Formats: sequence, C-alpha cells, structure tokens
Amino acid sequence: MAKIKSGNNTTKKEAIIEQAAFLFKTKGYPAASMRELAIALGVEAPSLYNYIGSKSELLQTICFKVASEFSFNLERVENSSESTITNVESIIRFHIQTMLSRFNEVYVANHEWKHLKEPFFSEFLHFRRDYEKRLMILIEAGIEKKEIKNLHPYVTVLTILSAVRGLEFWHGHKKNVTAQELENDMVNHLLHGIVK
Amino acid sequence: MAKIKSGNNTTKKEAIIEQAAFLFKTKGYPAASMRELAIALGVEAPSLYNYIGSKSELLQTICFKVASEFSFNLERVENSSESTITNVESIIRFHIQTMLSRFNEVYVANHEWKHLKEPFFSEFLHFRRDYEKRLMILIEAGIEKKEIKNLHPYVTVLTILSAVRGLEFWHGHKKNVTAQELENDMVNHLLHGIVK
DNA sequence: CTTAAAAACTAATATGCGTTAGTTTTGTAA
DNA sequence: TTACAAAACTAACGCATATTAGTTTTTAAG
Repeated sequence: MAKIKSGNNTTKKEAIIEQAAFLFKTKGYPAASMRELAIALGVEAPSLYNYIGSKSELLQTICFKVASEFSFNLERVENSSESTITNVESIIRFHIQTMLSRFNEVYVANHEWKHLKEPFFSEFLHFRRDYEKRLMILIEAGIEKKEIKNLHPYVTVLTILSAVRGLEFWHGHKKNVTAQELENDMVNHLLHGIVK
Repeated sequence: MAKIKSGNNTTKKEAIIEQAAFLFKTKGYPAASMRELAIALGVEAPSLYNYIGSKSELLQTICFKVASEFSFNLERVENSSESTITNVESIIRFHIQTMLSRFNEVYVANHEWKHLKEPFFSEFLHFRRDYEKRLMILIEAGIEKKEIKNLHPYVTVLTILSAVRGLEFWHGHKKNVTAQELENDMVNHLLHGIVK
C-alpha cells in the first residue's frame, strides 16, 4: 500500500502522532484502534510499529508534550515582574491561544490522560496538581497585594482553568465570533465579570 | 453467587445504573466492561441482562436523565419574572449543586455522551445546542436590559458552563473549602470577576 | 411440601483488539 | 544491475469484549 504521508510534518512519526491526537480526541483513547489510525494514514496497522513502540506511547508523547509547554509558559510568567492581574491575564490568553491553535493535542492531554499507564499516570497527575498549586500561589500573591478579590484561591484557579478548557466546544461550532473577540471577551469575563 | 444489592435504590435496575455511572466515570465508557460492572454488584456479567437491555442502554439512560433535569430547571427559570442576573445566578447555582450532589451521572453525561449510538448521539447533541441557545437568549435579554455587559453571548454562556463543569476536579481533592463557600465564590467570580 | 417464576449460573459465540513474526516490496546508492 | 536497508505487507496469536442460549439455583406463594 501507499507510504505514510508526512504532510506538513517533518518526520513520519510526527505524522502518526498528529493523526493519533485527532483520533484519540474524536473517539477517546480506548475506543480508538490502531487499525483505524493506520487506515487514516493509508497503511496497515502493523506498519505503524516501524515508527512507534506502542499505542500507549503515543498517548504519553501527546500528554507530556502539552504539559511541558504549559509548564514552560507558567515559568516565564512566574519570573515576570508585572502586576498579578497582568500575569493572570497573560496565562489566560496563553491557554486560549494554545487551545485554539493546537486543539487536538490539548484536548487529548485534558481528557485522555487518565488512560496513561503507570508510572506516567501518576507523573501526569502530579504535574497537574503542581500546575494548579503554582497558579494558586500567583493568585494568593495578588490577594496579598489587594489586586485581587479575596475568594478562595483554588476556586479561582479552578474557574479559570475550567473556563478556558471549555473552548473545546467553541472549536466545534465556531459561530460568528472571531478568535480575537472570543479571547478578549473571555478574559474580560474572567477578570471583571458580566454584571454591568 | 449473591444477589444484586439494591442498597439505597428502590429497584435493582437503578442499582445497576448507579454503579454503571460510577464505572463509566472512572474508566470511561469504552474501557468499562460489563464483567467489571457485574463484579462490583456481586454477580456474573450475564445476570445483568435480566434487568437491562444492553451496555449502551445504560449510557443512554444516564445521559438523558441528566439532560432532562437540566432542561426542566431551565424551563422554570425561563418562566420566572426575576431580573436576568438573578436568573443567571440561579442557573449557575443549580449547575454547581447538581454537579456536586449527583457527581457520577453528571460527569458521564458531560464526558461520555459522545459514545452514544445513533440516533441517541444526534438527539443528545441537539439537546446540548438547544440548551446553550436558550441560555444565550437569556443573556441577550440581560444585555438588552443593560443588566449585563455587552460581551458575545455565546462566549459568556461557554465560560459559565465550562467553569461549573470544572467542578469535577474539585470533587476529587476537596481541599479545605466547604461546598457553600465554593458555590458562593464561583458565583461571585462568574458574575463580578476577580479584579478588586 | 409443591410449584412456578425470578434470578442467578455456566458455556459458548462472534468480534475486535494490540502486537509479533516472518516475508515481500520499494527505494536508493554503489 | 546489484545489493542493502527501509518500509510496507500477510498471517496469526492471545486475549478481552458484549451478548445469547440453555440450565440450575433461589425465592416466595399456595
């Protein structure tokens, strides 16, 4: 049969990962089959194993790649000397932009990580908790400086993270609103509320 | 082997559904097996079929039960004569309370509905879109009445729905914050923002 | 006790899965 | 053209799945 089409990707392994992200997102990791993935790449299932180690390795790659990008961005913000509000806004915008531009991979990292095998599952869980904790510290500093309302920091973090994750639904129907409007309005909502 | 324990439930079918909700939530619908469900109920897998029609029927039951409850609550609000802000707050609180008190079923309805078979998949998708649309109309009325900021209504709806759905993560670690605090802080955040 | 229905069981079917082994084709460089 | 390696293939293994059929056990009423 035909060869694996690399498309825009440099290596064939990357092409497989990209297609896997789409498939894992669409069907869920357990319901996505290697045979189906292979067909989407124009190939028979066993051929994939010339490039990858296993199905679960694909999931690991996707999840940890996304995780490291978010962690790296947060580190950048942590080292900034801007106001807390500016920092929080920056993080929200990064989440929105990454969600919209790298939809499949971010979706998989958000929803399918629970199918990671040990020790990757625990490692990822730890990452998530750590990421939330670092955000909480940021928020607490803003409360201390009286920039931010004294709501429970974890609730604030949860509200923000959940709201941006919800963009997965926007990605579907689009509506008549540009990405820039969406980003600005959501930032506005999360920082200043909707009550006039 | 022992009989199916009905527990608090009135019928055994309800006991199966409740356990299925827990299992579908924990492992995801495709990865959850009927054998595992049966073991959790102290029984062999084929015995379940004395009470239910199929695995997918369980998913359908859970998803549409939750959907109808949310729809019913929205209808109540739509017929209310309160201010838009009061109505929106009421809906947010209903979402939070239902999420916390009926966690397993709500989680499944939120995350596993994509594994519904046709025509149930399409029907559920239609319900979701309709629910969002009805919320948008509510928000638009509030903008009209100048109660609510003129952000894009769909973004507002998305932000609110996503934020409350994120409570599934809170349900895990609990932290040192009561359900009432959580509810009040999240309502406050979504209505009035976090900037002081 | 007897009996009939309810509810469990065991055994088996058909299907699909990830993955491996071994083989053939394809592409490339000498 | 030859030779070698990369990359595809086919066939198959072992296992798990949802579900059905047929049978036995349990329960409860007469």
